Amino acid sequence: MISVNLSRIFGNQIRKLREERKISQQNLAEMCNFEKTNMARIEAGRTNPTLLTMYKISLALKIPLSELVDFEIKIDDDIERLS
Amino acid sequence: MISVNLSRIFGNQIRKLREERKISQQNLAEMCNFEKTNMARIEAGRTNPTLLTMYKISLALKIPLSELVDFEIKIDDDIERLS
DNA sequence: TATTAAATGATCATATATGATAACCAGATA
DNA sequence: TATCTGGTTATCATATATGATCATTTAATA
Repeated sequence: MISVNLSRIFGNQIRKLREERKISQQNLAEMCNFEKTNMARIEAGRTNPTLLTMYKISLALKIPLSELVDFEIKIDDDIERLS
Repeated sequence: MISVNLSRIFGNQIRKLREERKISQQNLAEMCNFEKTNMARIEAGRTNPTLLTMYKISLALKIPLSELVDFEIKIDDDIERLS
């Protein structure tokens, strides 16, 4: 079993940062050199992205990777769902 | 082509934090609920870990995920190697 | 010497991330 | 109506992360 909510929280973080910059999924995907469908999957939390994918997004958003993953994870959200 | 050095930098970060805590690869792997061989691969930078894997390690090391990925990435190290 | 622990590496199977393509939906606008 | 943009989902192929097991190496120690 995978942690659906962790991916979802991460996806929400990407979406928030992307919308703040007023760019489309498609634009962000292009900046990252991957498919817009992949970006949709990531934002929807339907995939468990790799370090490289996260790093590409941080470059596109012009923030450090540490900021990209700087979000709160509540116990109820996630802990018990780890495989 | 994958970013070998990004994974290696991440692996070095894990190793540094693990050794500071004076725990073995095996111990850390057990705390993360995965195989010690997987931990060896991660520390050696021979794999491109997923968000969930990184999150499990951050829980085991008792630090936020954002701290786990708080390392410097130099241009020469990595940028031009992105696929 | 033997023995133990820690780290590493090889290999195979399985699960899944991503690439790639296609289709669809909603909203805006001509 | 048609057309465009942005977002979403489905599907398939390929690459690879991880699980699992086994073996090897190195260092420490008896």
